Amino acid sequence: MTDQKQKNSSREAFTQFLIERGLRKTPERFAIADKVLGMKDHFYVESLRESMERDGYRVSRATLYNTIQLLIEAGFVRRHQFDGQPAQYERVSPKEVTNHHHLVCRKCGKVKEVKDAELIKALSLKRYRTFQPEFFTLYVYGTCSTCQRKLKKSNG
Amino acid sequence: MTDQKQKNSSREAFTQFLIERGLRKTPERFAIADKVLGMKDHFYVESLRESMERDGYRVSRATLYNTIQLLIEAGFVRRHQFDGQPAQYERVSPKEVTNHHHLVCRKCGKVKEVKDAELIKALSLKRYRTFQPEFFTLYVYGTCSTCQRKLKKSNG
DNA sequence: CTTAGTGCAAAGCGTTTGCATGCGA
DNA sequence: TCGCATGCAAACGCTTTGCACTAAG
Repeated sequence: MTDQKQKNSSREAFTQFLIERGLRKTPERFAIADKVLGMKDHFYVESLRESMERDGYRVSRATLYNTIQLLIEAGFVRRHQFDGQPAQYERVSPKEVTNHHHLVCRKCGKVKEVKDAELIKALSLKRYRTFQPEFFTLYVYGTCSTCQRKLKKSNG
Repeated sequence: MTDQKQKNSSREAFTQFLIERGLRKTPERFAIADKVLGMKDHFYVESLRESMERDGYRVSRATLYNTIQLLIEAGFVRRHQFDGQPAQYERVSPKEVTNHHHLVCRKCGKVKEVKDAELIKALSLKRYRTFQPEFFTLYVYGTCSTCQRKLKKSNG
Protein backbone atom coordinates (compact mmCIF):
# COMPACT_ATOMS: atom_id res chain seq x y z
CA MET A 1 0.00 0.00 0.00
CA THR A 2 1.38 3.46 -0.83
CA ASP A 3 1.61 6.09 1.87
CA GLN A 4 -1.16 8.04 0.22
CA LYS A 5 -3.50 5.07 -0.01
CA GLN A 6 -2.82 4.16 3.57
CA LYS A 7 -3.52 7.70 4.64
CA ASN A 8 -6.84 7.68 2.79
CA SER A 9 -7.90 4.41 4.33
CA SER A 10 -6.90 5.73 7.77
CA ARG A 11 -8.98 8.81 7.20
CA GLU A 12 -11.94 6.63 6.37
CA ALA A 13 -11.35 4.49 9.41
CA PHE A 14 -11.23 7.60 11.57
CA THR A 15 -14.51 8.79 10.05
CA GLN A 16 -16.00 5.40 10.87
CA PHE A 17 -14.71 5.70 14.42
CA LEU A 18 -16.39 9.09 14.84
CA ILE A 19 -19.68 7.74 13.51
CA GLU A 20 -19.61 4.68 15.77
CA ARG A 21 -19.02 6.88 18.78
CA GLY A 22 -21.65 9.37 17.70
CA LEU A 23 -19.05 12.17 17.57
CA ARG A 24 -19.15 15.13 15.23
CA LYS A 25 -17.09 15.26 12.09
CA THR A 26 -15.56 18.70 12.56
CA PRO A 27 -12.98 20.26 10.23
CA GLU A 28 -10.53 20.60 13.16
CA ARG A 29 -10.65 16.88 13.84
CA PHE A 30 -9.94 16.04 10.23
CA ALA A 31 -7.21 18.64 9.92
CA ILE A 32 -5.45 17.24 12.98
CA ALA A 33 -5.96 13.64 11.91
CA ASP A 34 -4.58 14.38 8.44
CA LYS A 35 -1.52 16.08 9.85
CA VAL A 36 -0.88 13.28 12.33
CA LEU A 37 -1.37 10.59 9.72
CA GLY A 38 1.29 12.28 7.63
CA MET A 39 3.81 12.33 10.50
CA LYS A 40 6.82 10.09 10.08
CA ASP A 41 8.53 10.62 13.43
CA HIS A 42 7.44 10.99 17.00
CA PHE A 43 5.94 14.38 17.70
CA TYR A 44 4.99 16.60 20.61
CA VAL A 45 1.72 18.46 21.01
CA GLU A 46 3.56 21.73 20.54
CA SER A 47 5.45 20.61 17.45
CA LEU A 48 2.19 19.41 15.94
CA ARG A 49 0.58 22.73 16.73
CA GLU A 50 3.47 24.68 15.20
CA SER A 51 3.52 22.47 12.16
CA MET A 52 -0.17 23.09 11.57
CA GLU A 53 0.25 26.80 12.14
CA ARG A 54 2.96 26.86 9.47
CA ASP A 55 0.36 25.39 7.14
CA GLY A 56 -1.89 28.27 8.06
CA TYR A 57 -4.20 26.21 10.27
CA ARG A 58 -4.68 27.34 13.88
CA VAL A 59 -6.18 24.97 16.43
CA SER A 60 -6.48 25.50 20.15
CA ARG A 61 -4.54 23.32 22.53
CA ALA A 62 -7.80 22.08 24.02
CA THR A 63 -8.87 20.70 20.65
CA LEU A 64 -5.44 19.26 19.97
CA TYR A 65 -5.38 17.31 23.21
CA ASN A 66 -8.97 16.25 22.73
CA THR A 67 -8.40 14.98 19.20
CA ILE A 68 -5.11 13.24 19.98
CA GLN A 69 -6.95 11.40 22.72
CA LEU A 70 -9.52 10.27 20.16
CA LEU A 71 -6.77 9.14 17.80
CA ILE A 72 -5.25 7.11 20.64
CA GLU A 73 -8.59 5.47 21.40
CA ALA A 74 -9.07 4.76 17.71
CA GLY A 75 -5.67 3.08 17.69
CA PHE A 76 -3.85 5.48 15.31
CA VAL A 77 -1.55 7.00 17.88
CA ARG A 78 0.46 5.84 20.87
CA ARG A 79 1.71 7.95 23.69
CA HIS A 80 5.20 7.74 25.16
CA GLN A 81 6.64 9.61 28.08
CA PHE A 82 10.29 9.57 29.02
CA ASP A 83 11.54 10.95 32.30
CA GLY A 84 10.51 14.56 32.70
CA GLN A 85 9.99 15.27 29.02
CA PRO A 86 6.62 16.32 27.61
CA ALA A 87 4.61 13.46 26.15
CA GLN A 88 5.63 12.20 22.72
CA TYR A 89 3.16 10.72 20.30
CA GLU A 90 3.78 8.17 17.61
CA ARG A 91 1.59 7.44 14.64
CA VAL A 92 0.77 3.74 14.17
CA SER A 93 -1.38 1.89 11.67
CA PRO A 94 -4.40 0.49 13.46
CA LYS A 95 -4.37 -3.27 14.08
CA GLU A 96 -0.71 -3.24 13.10
CA VAL A 97 1.50 -5.09 15.53
CA THR A 98 4.26 -3.08 17.14
CA ASN A 99 7.21 -3.47 14.79
CA HIS A 100 9.98 -1.74 16.66
CA HIS A 101 11.11 -0.84 20.12
CA HIS A 102 12.92 2.10 21.67
CA LEU A 103 16.44 2.73 22.87
CA VAL A 104 16.42 5.57 25.38
CA CYS A 105 19.65 7.31 26.37
CA ARG A 106 19.75 7.99 30.10
CA LYS A 107 22.27 10.80 29.63
CA CYS A 108 20.80 12.96 26.87
CA GLY A 109 17.27 11.55 26.62
CA LYS A 110 17.51 10.82 22.91
CA VAL A 111 15.21 8.04 21.70
CA LYS A 112 16.03 5.74 18.81
CA GLU A 113 13.87 3.11 17.17
CA VAL A 114 15.16 -0.38 16.39
CA LYS A 115 13.44 -3.16 14.51
CA ASP A 116 13.66 -6.74 15.72
CA ALA A 117 11.01 -8.82 14.00
CA GLU A 118 11.82 -12.01 15.86
CA LEU A 119 11.67 -10.46 19.31
CA ILE A 120 8.52 -8.55 18.49
CA LYS A 121 6.84 -11.69 17.27
CA ALA A 122 7.73 -13.57 20.44
CA LEU A 123 6.37 -10.72 22.55
CA SER A 124 3.14 -10.37 20.64
CA LEU A 125 2.38 -14.06 21.07
CA LYS A 126 2.39 -13.78 24.86
CA ARG A 127 -0.92 -14.43 26.56
CA TYR A 128 -2.03 -13.81 30.13
CA ARG A 129 -4.56 -15.50 32.35
CA THR A 130 -7.01 -12.67 32.81
CA PHE A 131 -5.39 -9.68 31.13
CA GLN A 132 -6.36 -8.92 27.54
CA PRO A 133 -3.26 -7.49 25.80
CA GLU A 134 -3.64 -4.98 22.96
CA PHE A 135 -0.10 -3.82 22.30
CA PHE A 136 3.17 -3.33 24.15
CA THR A 137 6.09 -1.00 24.36
CA LEU A 138 9.65 -2.02 25.12
CA TYR A 139 12.12 0.62 26.28
CA VAL A 140 15.78 -0.23 26.57
CA TYR A 141 17.59 2.29 28.77
CA GLY A 142 21.31 2.85 28.49
CA THR A 143 23.91 5.10 26.92
CA CYS A 144 23.90 6.17 23.28
CA SER A 145 27.08 6.20 21.21
CA THR A 146 27.45 9.98 21.37
CA CYS A 147 27.27 10.06 25.16
CA GLN A 148 29.64 7.09 25.44
CA ARG A 149 32.20 9.05 23.45
CA LYS A 150 31.73 12.11 25.64
CA LEU A 151 32.17 10.03 28.78
CA LYS A 152 35.37 8.44 27.54
CA LYS A 153 36.78 11.83 26.72
CA SER A 154 36.02 13.35 30.13
CA ASN A 155 37.33 10.31 31.98
CA GLY A 156 40.67 10.60 30.23
CA MET B 1 20.28 -12.83 51.51
CA THR B 2 17.69 -11.65 54.02
CA ASP B 3 15.84 -8.41 53.44
CA GLN B 4 17.71 -6.85 56.32
CA LYS B 5 21.11 -7.87 55.05
CA GLN B 6 20.28 -6.69 51.59
CA LYS B 7 19.14 -3.38 53.00
CA ASN B 8 22.38 -2.98 54.90
CA SER B 9 24.49 -3.77 51.89
CA SER B 10 22.43 -1.33 49.83
CA ARG B 11 23.00 1.34 52.44
CA GLU B 12 26.72 0.74 52.21
CA ALA B 13 26.60 0.86 48.43
CA PHE B 14 24.73 4.16 48.60
CA THR B 15 27.36 5.53 50.95
CA GLN B 16 30.02 4.45 48.48
CA PHE B 17 28.12 6.16 45.71
CA LEU B 18 28.03 9.43 47.66
CA ILE B 19 31.75 9.24 48.34
CA GLU B 20 32.63 8.52 44.72
CA ARG B 21 30.60 11.49 43.61
CA GLY B 22 32.00 13.71 46.32
CA LEU B 23 28.53 14.32 47.76
CA ARG B 24 27.74 14.95 51.40
CA LYS B 25 26.39 12.23 53.64
CA THR B 26 23.44 14.09 55.13
CA PRO B 27 20.89 12.58 57.52
CA GLU B 28 18.08 13.45 55.07
CA ARG B 29 19.70 11.40 52.31
CA PHE B 30 20.08 8.38 54.52
CA ALA B 31 16.58 8.68 55.93
CA ILE B 32 15.12 8.77 52.43
CA ALA B 33 17.36 5.97 51.17
CA ASP B 34 16.43 3.77 54.15
CA LYS B 35 12.75 4.34 53.61
CA VAL B 36 12.98 3.67 49.89
CA LEU B 37 15.07 0.55 50.41
CA GLY B 38 12.33 -0.78 52.66
CA MET B 39 9.61 -0.18 50.06
CA LYS B 40 8.03 -3.28 48.58
CA ASP B 41 5.72 -1.73 46.00
CA HIS B 42 5.86 1.13 43.59
CA PHE B 43 5.56 4.47 45.31
CA TYR B 44 4.89 8.13 44.51
CA VAL B 45 6.86 11.09 45.78
CA GLU B 46 3.88 12.13 47.84
CA SER B 47 3.25 8.69 49.31
CA LEU B 48 6.91 8.48 50.27
CA ARG B 49 6.72 11.89 51.89
CA GLU B 50 3.58 10.96 53.83
CA SER B 51 5.06 7.66 54.88
CA MET B 52 8.13 9.38 56.26
CA GLU B 53 6.01 11.99 58.00
CA ARG B 54 4.07 9.20 59.71
CA ASP B 55 7.43 8.01 61.02
CA GLY B 56 7.95 11.51 62.38
CA TYR B 57 10.51 12.51 59.78
CA ARG B 58 9.80 15.63 57.71
CA VAL B 59 11.71 16.27 54.49
CA SER B 60 11.08 18.96 51.93
CA ARG B 61 9.92 18.05 48.46
CA ALA B 62 13.08 19.60 47.02
CA THR B 63 15.23 17.17 48.98
CA LEU B 64 12.98 14.25 48.17
CA TYR B 65 13.21 14.84 44.42
CA ASN B 66 16.93 15.49 44.69
CA THR B 67 17.60 12.30 46.62
CA ILE B 68 15.36 10.11 44.49
CA GLN B 69 17.33 11.34 41.49
CA LEU B 70 20.52 10.24 43.20
CA LEU B 71 19.03 6.84 43.97
CA ILE B 72 18.09 6.48 40.31
CA GLU B 73 21.62 7.35 39.22
CA ALA B 74 23.00 4.92 41.77
CA GLY B 75 20.76 2.23 40.28
CA PHE B 76 18.52 1.60 43.31
CA VAL B 77 15.38 3.08 41.88
CA ARG B 78 13.61 3.17 38.53
CA ARG B 79 11.09 5.68 37.38
CA HIS B 80 7.87 4.81 35.55
CA GLN B 81 5.28 7.14 34.17
CA PHE B 82 1.94 6.03 32.84
CA ASP B 83 -0.30 8.36 30.89
CA GLY B 84 -1.14 11.43 32.91
CA GLN B 85 -0.35 9.94 36.31
CA PRO B 86 2.37 11.33 38.58
CA ALA B 87 5.67 9.48 38.30
CA GLN B 88 5.90 6.14 40.08
CA TYR B 89 9.16 4.86 41.47
CA GLU B 90 10.22 1.28 41.97
CA ARG B 91 12.98 0.03 44.20
CA VAL B 92 15.43 -2.34 42.50
CA SER B 93 18.55 -4.08 43.66
CA PRO B 94 21.53 -2.59 41.88
CA LYS B 95 23.04 -4.72 39.11
CA GLU B 96 19.99 -6.95 39.40
CA VAL B 97 18.42 -7.76 36.09
CA THR B 98 14.83 -6.72 35.61
CA ASN B 99 12.78 -9.69 36.78
CA HIS B 100 9.28 -8.68 35.88
CA HIS B 101 7.33 -6.56 33.47
CA HIS B 102 4.15 -4.51 33.69
CA LEU B 103 0.59 -4.99 32.55
CA VAL B 104 -1.10 -1.60 32.24
CA CYS B 105 -4.87 -1.33 31.97
CA ARG B 106 -5.88 1.27 29.40
CA LYS B 107 -9.27 1.73 30.99
CA CYS B 108 -8.54 2.20 34.68
CA GLY B 109 -4.77 2.75 34.64
CA LYS B 110 -4.05 -0.06 37.10
CA VAL B 111 -0.55 -1.56 36.80
CA LYS B 112 0.22 -5.18 37.60
CA GLU B 113 3.58 -6.91 37.69
CA VAL B 114 4.17 -10.29 36.05
CA LYS B 115 7.24 -12.48 36.18
CA ASP B 116 8.47 -14.25 33.08
CA ALA B 117 12.00 -15.48 33.63
CA GLU B 118 12.43 -16.88 30.15
CA LEU B 119 11.32 -13.74 28.36
CA ILE B 120 13.36 -11.52 30.65
CA LYS B 121 16.44 -13.60 30.02
CA ALA B 122 16.03 -13.37 26.26
CA LEU B 123 15.58 -9.62 26.50
CA SER B 124 18.57 -9.06 28.73
CA LEU B 125 20.84 -10.92 26.32
CA LYS B 126 20.08 -8.49 23.49
CA ARG B 127 23.02 -6.43 22.29
CA TYR B 128 23.12 -3.39 20.01
CA ARG B 129 25.74 -2.06 17.66
CA THR B 130 26.54 1.24 19.34
CA PHE B 131 24.04 1.51 22.17
CA GLN B 132 25.11 0.33 25.62
CA PRO B 133 22.05 -1.17 27.35
CA GLU B 134 21.68 -1.01 31.13
CA PHE B 135 18.15 -2.23 31.76
CA PHE B 136 14.77 -2.29 30.08
CA THR B 137 11.11 -1.93 30.82
CA LEU B 138 8.32 -3.76 29.06
CA TYR B 139 4.79 -2.43 29.30
CA VAL B 140 1.91 -4.48 27.97
CA TYR B 141 -1.16 -2.33 27.43
CA GLY B 142 -4.64 -3.81 27.37
CA THR B 143 -7.68 -4.41 29.53
CA CYS B 144 -7.58 -5.85 33.03
CA SER B 145 -10.05 -8.50 34.16
CA THR B 146 -12.12 -6.05 36.20
CA CYS B 147 -12.61 -3.68 33.28
CA GLN B 148 -13.36 -6.58 30.93
CA ARG B 149 -16.19 -7.62 33.22
CA LYS B 150 -17.53 -4.08 33.36
CA LEU B 151 -17.46 -3.80 29.57
CA LYS B 152 -19.33 -7.07 29.08
CA LYS B 153 -22.00 -5.96 31.50
CA SER B 154 -22.58 -2.59 29.84
CA ASN B 155 -22.61 -4.12 26.36
CA GLY B 156 -25.32 -6.56 27.43
C1' DC C 1 35.60 28.44 57.38
C1' DT C 2 33.51 27.11 52.88
C1' DT C 3 30.07 25.82 50.25
C1' DA C 4 26.94 21.90 49.36
C1' DG C 5 22.52 20.75 50.97
C1' DT C 6 18.11 21.93 53.04
C1' DG C 7 13.37 24.00 53.58
C1' DC C 8 10.15 27.03 52.01
C1' DA C 9 7.54 29.35 48.83
C1' DA C 10 7.18 30.83 44.35
C1' DA C 11 7.67 29.87 39.63
C1' DG C 12 7.45 26.69 35.58
C1' DC C 13 5.35 24.01 32.38
C1' DG C 14 2.58 20.54 30.23
C1' DT C 15 -2.09 19.50 30.49
C1' DT C 16 -6.97 20.06 31.81
C1' DT C 17 -11.06 22.70 32.64
C1' DG C 18 -14.89 26.31 32.72
C1' DC C 19 -17.40 29.13 30.13
C1' DA C 20 -19.14 31.72 26.29
C1' DT C 21 -19.52 31.20 21.41
C1' DG C 22 -19.96 28.64 17.09
C1' DC C 23 -21.42 25.11 14.15
C1' DG C 24 -22.58 20.10 12.82
C1' DA C 25 -26.56 17.25 12.69
C1' DT D 1 -33.05 24.35 16.95
C1' DC D 2 -30.18 21.55 20.14
C1' DG D 3 -26.19 20.47 22.30
C1' DC D 4 -21.51 18.92 21.15
C1' DA D 5 -17.11 21.00 19.94
C1' DT D 6 -14.10 24.89 19.85
C1' DG D 7 -11.11 28.75 21.58
C1' DC D 8 -9.48 31.25 25.17
C1' DA D 9 -7.69 31.96 29.48
C1' DA D 10 -7.50 30.52 33.93
C1' DA D 11 -6.70 26.67 36.91
C1' DC D 12 -4.27 22.46 38.10
C1' DG D 13 -0.73 19.40 39.76
C1' DC D 14 3.68 17.65 39.57
C1' DT D 15 8.24 19.19 39.53
C1' DT D 16 11.93 22.61 39.58
C1' DT D 17 14.06 26.76 41.17
C1' DG D 18 15.67 30.95 43.92
C1' DC D 19 17.02 32.33 48.12
C1' DA D 20 18.30 32.55 52.86
C1' DC D 21 19.81 29.48 56.31
C1' DT D 22 22.15 25.27 58.17
C1' DA D 23 25.50 22.01 58.73
C1' DA D 24 28.99 18.58 56.53
C1' DG D 25 33.78 18.27 55.72
